[in-house]
Parts: sequence; structure tokens; C-alpha cells
Amino acid sequence: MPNRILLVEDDVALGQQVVETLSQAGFDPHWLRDGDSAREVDPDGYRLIILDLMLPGTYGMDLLKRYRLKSEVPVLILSARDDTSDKIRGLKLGADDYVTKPFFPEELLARIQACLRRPNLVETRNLAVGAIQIDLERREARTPTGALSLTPVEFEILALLARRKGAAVTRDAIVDAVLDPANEGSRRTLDVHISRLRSKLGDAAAQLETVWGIGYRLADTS
Amino acid sequence: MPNRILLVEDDVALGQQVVETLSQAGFDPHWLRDGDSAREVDPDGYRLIILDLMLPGTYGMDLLKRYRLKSEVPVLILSARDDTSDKIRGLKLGADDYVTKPFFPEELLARIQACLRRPNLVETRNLAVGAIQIDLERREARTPTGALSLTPVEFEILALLARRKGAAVTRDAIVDAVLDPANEGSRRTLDVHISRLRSKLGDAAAQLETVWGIGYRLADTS
DNA sequence: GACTCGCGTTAAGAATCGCTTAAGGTCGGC
DNA sequence: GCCGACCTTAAGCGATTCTTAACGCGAGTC
Repeated sequence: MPNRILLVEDDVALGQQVVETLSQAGFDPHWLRDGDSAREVDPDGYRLIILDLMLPGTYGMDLLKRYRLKSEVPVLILSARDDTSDKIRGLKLGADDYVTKPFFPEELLARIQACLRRPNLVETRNLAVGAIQIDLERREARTPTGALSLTPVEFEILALLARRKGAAVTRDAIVDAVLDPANEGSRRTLDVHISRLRSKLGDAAAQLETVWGIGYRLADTS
Repeated sequence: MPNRILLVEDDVALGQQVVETLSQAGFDPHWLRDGDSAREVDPDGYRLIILDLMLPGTYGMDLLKRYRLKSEVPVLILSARDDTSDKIRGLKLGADDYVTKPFFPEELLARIQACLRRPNLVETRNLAVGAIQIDLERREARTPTGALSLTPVEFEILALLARRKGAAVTRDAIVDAVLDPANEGSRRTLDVHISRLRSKLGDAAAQLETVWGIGYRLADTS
């Protein structure tokens, strides 16, 4: 759906206002009021995400980090006027722009347009790394041998590594993005998922390299 | 480590004011009034750099990029109040914070303290020193011969030396940065790591020079 | 030149890390 | 309530890496 925009905002008045602004401008806003439901969302389902950093708790930053690990969708953050430290952390975590509250609707729309004009928004639906192909929309991964029947977690891990093609991804980063971060206890679970993922990958398993002491990397050599 | 702070600011009145503020706070400010002299400076000689983006020409961004390539010293940028595009570009180029003009001295000091307290968040992705190339994202080091299979500690040592390309780095500094600081016992462990690193570097081992009585240096002879 | 001190190298043990397998445990569908 | 798919936990094992210790060399000092 081309013009879907996700809005994560707990303030009801502000949320309504933004939703209205977006609708009038021809967008299709989806409004979530709390961080928990926003957590479960697949960011790739939207063209842009508007995120209020001032959610209860540390949800804002957490969500931003999460979205960035999983996807390349542009994220625009809302923050209080004087909270520069949050702006900075936000931008460094990969937000594409920020708007300080309060703001005029026109300003928000202008920023949105600017974000959407960015060049690299093409084709995040499909990822190809070496002999591995991933269709995010169909949630399907393939090798030359055929389609793989992956579990949800396995698919997420593979997709995460594929998005960062060639980069070494920390075990912690994978755990944070894919598994339940609250479960601080055993990080050994990831081992098991990786192991099973490898066995399902067959010949392509060689691409899933271990970076000793760090994490894993999906090599781009076919 | 002394409290030297570099200030790059062409406005005389503002510069004087900042110098005074810094001095009173116990810092040792060095004030340069133009971009050309700031170009020649070794950023690693300072604990922090304050950079006015509004220098004549595009000097501001240029200097920022330059410093970032050479060093990891935190950079704090000064900018006009409403120039958000510059802020964003600056932050993405690796600045650690920004302060909008005009500002109160207390605000500047607070930001400085925050910068000094916070571990550096941004890193350049690639380092090249002579025949040695380091890809921090892939966590991989290469020589013309091919990729090196380094252990985590070896990689960290090499990356550390590469970031300070050409500079002699103290043994203590390396040990503190790379090895377990709690392990007060034997600093001889570093010898072993260096030794193995050299053997893995092959021909490029000549670049890893010993600075007798001090530490090591990664020479930039290419 | 003899001495001290810092450094290079090697080998072996200790510690850490990751892979695998097997056995619960949870959840939703039927 | 049962079954199956899936995630988690636990433990054993192998592999890799870090540290320690010992010996030898070379640089600086007297």
C-alpha cells in the first residue's frame, strides 16, 4: 500500500491532529497509541514512520533502534523543543529527520515530503545476498535449490543479516531485534536458531559466517 | 591528559567570550580564527573541538569531515538557530552535539561535559594505512595478499593503531583500550598479541613499528 | 663490555565461545 | 483436551582464543 504512514503517538489530541493532517494530504495514516503494539509492527509495511520519542518509558528510542535494525523505512521523530540530547541520539540511531513540538501541520508535511523524496527508497521488498533471496512481502526465502521453510524467528534473523549484507552483526543486536530482549538470561538460544538456520540453508550455509567473539555475518560471495 | 580544547571561530567577540568561559571552567582553550590554520591542526592533540559551521565558505563541514577522518575526538558544532539542514548534515558527518547561537555560557559548558562523558558514538567505516585496509563494519582486515583472520583482540589492536595512523600509541593505552583493565597483572600479554599480529600481517608487518620504551605505531608508508 | 631493562617468540594450560543434540514448555488449531 | 509447530533451556563437546611463563635477544646505560 503506497501511502501508508505509521504514527506512534500517545497524546490523543496531537495524534488526532496529525492523523487529520495526513489524511487531508492524501496519506493513509495508521495510528498506534502505545509502544507495545508498535513493537509488533512490521516497519516494512509502511512508507514512513512518525515516532514520538516522548512515549512513556524509554519506548521511543527502543522502537527506533528496533525499526532501524529490521528495516530501512524512513523514520521521522517528534520531540519536545528543548530535548536536544534526544534529538541527537535519535539522529545517530538512524532517524531521518526530526520535528520539534509544537509544530504547524505544513511543517510536518514538508518534512514528510522531504523524507519520501530521498533516493534509496526503491526495492526493499526483496533482498539478495549471494545465493540467498528473500522476499519480505511474501515472507519467503529461497536458495537455488528451492524455497526454505523457515520459522518466524529464523526468517527474521536471516532478513536482518541480509539487510546488513556483509556487515558483522553483534549477537546482542540480533537478540535485541529478533528475540525477547526482556529475557536477559540465556543468549544461548540464538545459537540454536543459527544452527537450525544453517542446516536449512544447505549449500548456502557457508555464507552465514561466524565472526568469533562478535556475532554473525552474511557474506555476499556466491 | 590535559584539558586542551580547540575552538574554531571567526567571530572575534564570540570567540573571546567562549575562551573566557572555558578558561574559567578549568579548560585550556586554543582559539583559531580561520579555517586554513584549523586545517593543519592534529585533532588528537585535543580532548574536544568546538567548531563554528558558519565559517566563510564551506570550511565548517570540510573541517568536520577532515577531523572525523583523522581522529575520534568529540566535535561540538556551533550553528545559527534555524539552520536545521546544517545540524542534520553535521550530526550525520559525525559531530557529537550542536549548540545554537546565541547561547548562554552554562549551556555550552553543560554540552561539553556531556560530550566528554559520553563514549563516542560514531565511527568511520573504513580505515586504510599503507597496505593495510580495515573494514570496521565487516570487521575484517585485508592486505594485498588477502583477508586476515584475526582474533577479536588482534583486530581491536590493529584498528586502534590504524585510527591513530602514524602516531605512537602507548602500551598502556592499548592495554586499557583492548584488554581487560581489571587484569593488573602482566602487561606482557600485549607482546604476545603483537607478535601474532605481525606474523599474520605478512609483508605488511613492517608497518607495525615498535617505539622503544613507549609502545607501537602503524606507519603509513604506501 | 657487563649489566639492566624492554621486547620477541614459543609452547602449554586455562578460559571462553560456539555448535549440536535432546528434552521440556508454550501456544494455537482442531 | 490433544497434537503439532515452535521457542527455550540445558548440557556436553570441540574449537578458538587469551593468558601465563620461560627463554633469548637487542637496546640503552654505566
